[in-house]
Amino acid sequence: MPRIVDPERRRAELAEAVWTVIRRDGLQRASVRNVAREAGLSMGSLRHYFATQAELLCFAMQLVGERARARVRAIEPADDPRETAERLLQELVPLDEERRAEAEVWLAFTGHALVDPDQRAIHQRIHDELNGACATAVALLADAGLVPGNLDVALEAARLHAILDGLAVHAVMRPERVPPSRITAVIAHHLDTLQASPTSG
Amino acid sequence: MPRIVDPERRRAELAEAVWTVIRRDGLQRASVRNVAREAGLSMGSLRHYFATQAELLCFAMQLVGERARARVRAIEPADDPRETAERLLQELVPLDEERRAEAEVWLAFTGHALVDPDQRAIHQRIHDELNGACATAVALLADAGLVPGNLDVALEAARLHAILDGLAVHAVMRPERVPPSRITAVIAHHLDTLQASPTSG
DNA sequence: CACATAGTAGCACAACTGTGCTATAAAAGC
DNA sequence: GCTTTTATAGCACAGTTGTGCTACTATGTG
Repeated sequence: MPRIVDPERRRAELAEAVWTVIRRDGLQRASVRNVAREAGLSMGSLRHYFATQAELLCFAMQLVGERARARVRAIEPADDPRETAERLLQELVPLDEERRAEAEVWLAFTGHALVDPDQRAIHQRIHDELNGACATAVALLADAGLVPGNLDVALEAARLHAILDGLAVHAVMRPERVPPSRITAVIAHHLDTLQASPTSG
Repeated sequence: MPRIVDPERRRAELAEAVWTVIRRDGLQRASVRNVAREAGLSMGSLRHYFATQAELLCFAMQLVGERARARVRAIEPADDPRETAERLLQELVPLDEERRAEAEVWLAFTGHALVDPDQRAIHQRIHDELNGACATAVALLADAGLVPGNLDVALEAARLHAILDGLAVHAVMRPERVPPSRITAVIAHHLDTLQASPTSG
């Protein structure tokens, strides 16, 4: 009995079932059978939407990027560039359950993307987008003159990006030691030091 | 025909076979069979050293920590505390093939440690050691008066730790964009800003 | 109504997995 | 020299996996 639903919406539902399985049992257990069961579907049904497991997993992986991208796009700039930059960065770290889910799934895929060319390509594209967002945040401060003029934007973007991804991993792996308040504190402190930094290079 | 070798050395060899398989084919493919084949051993033989697959993988995981720990212990303090701190931090990022191998394996395990209690425990212990090393590096500068006195050591350690782990992930996933020179540059720059940072707490 | 299509289900098969079990050869201990 | 231990090998079995394939059902189209 076909359910009349937008096929893309259905694919997203399946991808979310992948997320659920990954978060509960790990990427290793994200088999076609387990995902289908999680989604309340048969194997054959699932394969009507995704011809192969690789396709399913890649889609689930890309969904992480799309969700974050949508959040970033929805940001409304504040009067203060510093405030805008902070909001932007906070969308990219696991501060609530939604972002936490993304971070966990992303981390699981990252470990595997090392040896899977398709997943690696997706990973690199999103990595570059993330780096671009960091560069944007730095540029926001720079353009507002809140930061020394001789500052190396690319280098600062690399440092900021490392902080974001490092914080995400730490928040996921050690939630008691790195709670959301700690994440925001580190980011805020880092922006403080950026604004206060003297000439250095 | 038993080979007369130190059993612990043999276990380390098997663990390195695990590393090789993980780096080439991924953690998912680190089956007892594949690891045994990689080590040139039979399944039964391998299981003489590791009763279960879980034991094998946990040992391989802990070996990452031991290798890094040994390198850190072997550091000879320089005259300049800043130099010492920099050397310490550089032992914990993938600057050469050895550290790169550790980083890749560690990343693969990290993704899975989320859902495996035993692996998670190992991960958290090493995470805390790493954080301690970062705190040590910050304290080195602080004790030498190279850094403002009111600096929050724990917060700075968290930030530095995030940078190290973030850089490691980036170096592994995007080696062209984050080569060793970039890693050292970011670390050096970060220490520069630490030393130059004004009061901000 | 007839017919094509999209959605769902299930089977079959070959491949791979972890582990329990037994067997055998070499070394160590005495 | 005899025995115990260590190291190696291999088989068997039940379970899981990805995917090719067929079949059924409801919806849409003419």
